[in-house]
Amino acid sequence: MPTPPPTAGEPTAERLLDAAEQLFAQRGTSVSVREITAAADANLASVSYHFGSKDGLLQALLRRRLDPINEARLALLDRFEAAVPPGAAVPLERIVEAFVRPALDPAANPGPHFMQIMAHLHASHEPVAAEFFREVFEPLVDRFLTSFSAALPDLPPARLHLRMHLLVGATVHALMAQHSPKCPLPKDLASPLDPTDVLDELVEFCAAGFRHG
Amino acid sequence: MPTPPPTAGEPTAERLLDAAEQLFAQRGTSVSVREITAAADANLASVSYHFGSKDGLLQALLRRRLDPINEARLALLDRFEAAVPPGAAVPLERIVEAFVRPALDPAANPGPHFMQIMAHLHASHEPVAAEFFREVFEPLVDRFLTSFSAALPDLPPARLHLRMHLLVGATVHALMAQHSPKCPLPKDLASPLDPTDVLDELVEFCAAGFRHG
DNA sequence: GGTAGTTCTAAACGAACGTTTGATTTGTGG
DNA sequence: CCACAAATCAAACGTTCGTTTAGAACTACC
Repeated sequence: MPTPPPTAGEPTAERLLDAAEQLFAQRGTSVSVREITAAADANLASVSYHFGSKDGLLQALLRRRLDPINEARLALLDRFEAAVPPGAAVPLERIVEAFVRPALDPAANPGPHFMQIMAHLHASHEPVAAEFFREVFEPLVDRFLTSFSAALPDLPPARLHLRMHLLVGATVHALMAQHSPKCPLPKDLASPLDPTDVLDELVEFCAAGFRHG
Repeated sequence: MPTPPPTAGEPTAERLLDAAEQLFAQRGTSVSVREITAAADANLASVSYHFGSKDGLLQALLRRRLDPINEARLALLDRFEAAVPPGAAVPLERIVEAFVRPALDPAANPGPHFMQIMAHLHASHEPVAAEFFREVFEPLVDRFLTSFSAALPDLPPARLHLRMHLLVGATVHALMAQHSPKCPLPKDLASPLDPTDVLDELVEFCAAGFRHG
């Protein structure tokens, strides 16, 4: 027996999640259920059976990766806030880091696939995305906005809010650009940055952007 | 006669481009040809007739808006470089502005629709997007990379390249967030920024990010 | 006023999609 | 060994999709 399925031993639901994550990242959420089940060595009907629908599979896939990341973001921000004297502001670099590191850190990283799906969904108009994003990210952004606001008390809320959007955009784009052949790169760029340098660049870039003016 | 089509008088090809731009922006490029032709008050076959295919319509739609924007970007960068003494570096704010203003400036702006399509395509995996983006943006990024490189001569190319990606990500996201109900906004944010303030914020944010370290 | 070329129209085509169905297999506790 | 539930399976369903087709309508020009 050569290799029965690509990922044998795991239960079917897990194999479907793994296969869908890889295929959605490579070719978008328009990949057919037939292709997913073929890659997972499962029956066509198994998606409906285990997740109710293709959307159900997508949501389960997202929550599997996103919940731990967002928990880590909040925990890291708590740690940084506990490390400064009461009433003092957390350095902007630390707030940005708390937001960025759990998504980029190779140590606890779900791999390059997941964030490509996030970027794809974020710019997409799938009906499932809007409600899902609100539900998952609303408490997170509220928490980070108050921290940023404490660190930049004189910045009008509308401007702070826009800068938070810029942080999200830069983060999503950085993650995607690292693993996507999309953008026109200089072809002779022989030494791409390792993930640690990318994280440093992103933190410093956005912290400087937040602090300007 | 109440209002024969939504946009009468224009030739069919233009009506198709207009309708497709609006629908693609609102609901993504998966909007059906049937819906586009219905909105343009045209026959189903008119897309194939005038543009060869749905992809042809999309590419024509993109070039109609993108070519003028990219020409304006290069012209603006030329102007800023001509305004400094020979050998001197252009301020980072001006390089960023040359990249950002033609896409955001309400004066010459194609409206909110187009940039949402760009964001959507950028994160999508449609086969048409990759080659199209390379073709359209390669000379542009080469030009801007040399300007940035002249302004930051000590920055390693890999880091400069990443920061350029962060600029693109922040720009795309800022444009999208302004006109999309996607992200979880604070609900009580009664006074959104006008486009001029958004452009200022984006320029200052990214210039500071480029300059850091 | 006919005629050639462009544009429009209604209808149909074949393919691909997500989901459902009903039977069959598998696994487990009595 | 049997019964019962969970899981898998092949097959089909109905819908929607982009594109094609053949002919009608319109335009401009000689």
